[in-house]
Amino acid sequence: MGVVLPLAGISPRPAGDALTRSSEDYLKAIYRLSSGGAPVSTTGLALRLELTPASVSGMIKRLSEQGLVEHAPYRGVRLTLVGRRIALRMLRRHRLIETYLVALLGYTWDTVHDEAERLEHAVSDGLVDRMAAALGHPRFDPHGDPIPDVDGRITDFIHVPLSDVAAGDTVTIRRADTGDAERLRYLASAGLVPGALVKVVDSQPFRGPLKLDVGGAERIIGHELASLLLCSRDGA
Amino acid sequence: MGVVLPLAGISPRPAGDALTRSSEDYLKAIYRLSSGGAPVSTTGLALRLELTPASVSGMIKRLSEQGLVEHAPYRGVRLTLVGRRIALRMLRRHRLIETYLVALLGYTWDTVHDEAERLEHAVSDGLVDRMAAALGHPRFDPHGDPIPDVDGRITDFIHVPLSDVAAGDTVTIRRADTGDAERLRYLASAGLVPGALVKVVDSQPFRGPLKLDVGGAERIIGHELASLLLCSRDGA
DNA sequence: TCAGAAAGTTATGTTATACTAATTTTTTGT
DNA sequence: ACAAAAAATTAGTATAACATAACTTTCTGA
Repeated sequence: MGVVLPLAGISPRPAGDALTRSSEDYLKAIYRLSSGGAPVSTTGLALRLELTPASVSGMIKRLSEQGLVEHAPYRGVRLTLVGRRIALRMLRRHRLIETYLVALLGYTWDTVHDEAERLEHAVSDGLVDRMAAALGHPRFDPHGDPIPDVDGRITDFIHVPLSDVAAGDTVTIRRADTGDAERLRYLASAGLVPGALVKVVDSQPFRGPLKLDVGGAERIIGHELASLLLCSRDGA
Repeated sequence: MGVVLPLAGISPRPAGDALTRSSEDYLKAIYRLSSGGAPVSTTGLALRLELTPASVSGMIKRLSEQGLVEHAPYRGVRLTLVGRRIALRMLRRHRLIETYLVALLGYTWDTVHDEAERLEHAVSDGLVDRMAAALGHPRFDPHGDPIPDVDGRITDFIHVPLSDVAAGDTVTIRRADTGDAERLRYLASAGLVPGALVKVVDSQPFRGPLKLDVGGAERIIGHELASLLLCSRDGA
């Protein structure tokens, strides 16, 4: 047998200070669930990650010991500065990958989420930078979500869920806040994509349906979908 | 708190019949070490994967139970048909990713290996196909290694290590059989890349150095590097 | 041929991450 | 205010994939 040169190692336990895939997913999920720095509940995280609350409790303890989250038992978690930095890096990766796949590899906005979800743990910072450069450093992804820059700065606007817009008002859709392929496909088929101008013709109470005018066409959508569509009032 | 939609799950134990990263790495390594279908030794695998032989023994048992390898204790492993199919899929992914990174994202041949090593476990078959299409279905990667097609067909030529070429002979370099960045960088700096025409001026015995003529320039390289350069005799 | 070396395997332990079941703490509705 | 419900945690179990140490099998060379 000839000389066998070792390849780059496989490591189930990441070496040194590197994070596991799970940790990265937790941090990203905590960031996404924590609007305005409010603590995130164990159950909320468990639902988002499709894990049991018990598993989440266990992981939170580990993340806390690593200094990535602050945990007050029975009161939820919030990210530390280090944890937030990592979460924003993951968010940048995810959104840049989605943008890259749509812009340069022919993906549609409803199919990129799962692919990005796996790739975001595998790409290096260098590759992310090259993708960003190839795209001209975009600031928004195909769903309208803002892409954090290399330093974790994120330009976030205050958007209103379409479900909160009063009947008679006209708004521009800015973001579709889900990665679910079926919902995204349905929204796109109804013309409800970022940039679309929408007039709320009628809005029923108690999480009832909305009647919309989308570029002249009338559409009826449920409250759940409407709550995912984040809009701005300041014209197109 | 609003409605929390679940995201795509994180799974340390891959669901259903999916393989773990480690399994994929083992299968790929077994394929690469098993020239001509010869069984691969535990120690050879352990060296290649930078693991202890004991760990490799354990994993071989698991792969064997999954029907991916055949294992005769103390006599090495070989891939089953299913195992080989997976190994070839990993090889296709790895080499296409390398080609993509070099062709479309500005990477150099010495820097792509590690990136591809991580990405190959994260990309879907669909993404690999899109990358292949974007590249015009290339048949060789930047190191000259053949890229298996979707059905696992691989066009492999019989190449001679430069270290086995007799003094006085002229050959064309076809492949550089390593992923090691420093070696690849050195080889490139000496003009020893796939396609280069090289005359072996002198070759010392006992794994001694070789004196080469590379496009008019004289180069001396050691036996180890020469053994990594696979060549063909049939002109450019 | 047979003893020592080399190769391979088994036994056992560790870590990360998940699970279920049981328990504790907090919230809520009357 | 307090019991029931909800939320969170702890305890105990499992699995994948690694490690070290000890043991077994195979190879090799005088």
